[in-house]
Amino acid sequence: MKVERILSRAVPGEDPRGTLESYLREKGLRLTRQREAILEIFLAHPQHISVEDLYKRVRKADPGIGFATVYRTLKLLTQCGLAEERHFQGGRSRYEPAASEHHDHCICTVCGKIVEFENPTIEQLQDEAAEQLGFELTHHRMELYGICAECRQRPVRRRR
Amino acid sequence: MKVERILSRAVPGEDPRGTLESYLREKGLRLTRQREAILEIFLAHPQHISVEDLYKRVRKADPGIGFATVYRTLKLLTQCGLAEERHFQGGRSRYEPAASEHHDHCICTVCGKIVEFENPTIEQLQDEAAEQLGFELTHHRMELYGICAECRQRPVRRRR
DNA sequence: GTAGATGCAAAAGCTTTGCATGGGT
DNA sequence: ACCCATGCAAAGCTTTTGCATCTAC
Repeated sequence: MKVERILSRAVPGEDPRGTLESYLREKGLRLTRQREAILEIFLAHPQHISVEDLYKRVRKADPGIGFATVYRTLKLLTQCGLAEERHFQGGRSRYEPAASEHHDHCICTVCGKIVEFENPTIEQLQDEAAEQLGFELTHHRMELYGICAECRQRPVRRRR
Repeated sequence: MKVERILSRAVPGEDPRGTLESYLREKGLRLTRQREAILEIFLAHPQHISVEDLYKRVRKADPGIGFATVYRTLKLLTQCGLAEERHFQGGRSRYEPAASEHHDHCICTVCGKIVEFENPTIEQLQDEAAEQLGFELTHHRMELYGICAECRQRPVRRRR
């Protein structure tokens, strides 16, 4: 089982910037200073950034950018396949760069750490389970919640 | 694998109403007309009711009840272990009667049907996966999304 | 030059909270 | 009688939308 993702998300032979540009051109949309900045900062961030967090970082780089633009651009990135929206416990949206491979999440309920993993055996069983229920599986969501090794050793830690 | 839950949620030898009463007494809280009504309607509903839907049903039975009371009572039911909060795709909260056994969900992306199931083999593998990541697993969430048999036969169907 | 994008603020959902009043115990 | 619970409305949060202005093409 592969337990942690490689942090660089670049799909070999395909660059995200190019993907965005093609998508924009195809749809008759425009590549703006703001979209470039948001994409860059979004990709630079390791994982699962919240909209608010991304907004703050983007603001630091370019103080003129508004909240609405960040939201609009994240929707755009989602549409062109560069970003994926997540809804972990708590309700507010987080986005992560679209991975070339599917993965699931393991989340520490103490410090909030999120580790990505994949497990083909489980995937296989999920397919089978869905089939038995009469479903043709399109996608799934699996989140494991627990306490990470660090937090078990050092119990008092603030939530990220 | 058990594929569908029994719709009656009564845990043998334990009645929900009694559980609520005990909890209220213990905490010095009160059993009101509204709480009785909300509990009853909540338990009568098969599964995964949204707050709004519950509110509407409760209103029909007792038009004086306010939205805030429904929210407050659902929190109360969650605290005393009678209800569980879910956040499926889309963001708004749904509640379901606390099951005596853990289960996961399989959701039709066309008609919105939700089927509950459990799969001990997957559970076991989840435990192992978390352990390999250094986590002590406390709980998890697994949702399978796909198209149910009905919807595959009869493609055009509105979302519930 | 034109259609799309932006920033701001207002609006829109969903959920929670404050407060005067009502009601269990 | 004492407090807790309620209903209403207002406030909180996150996300979306309207609109005048700006800008990439």
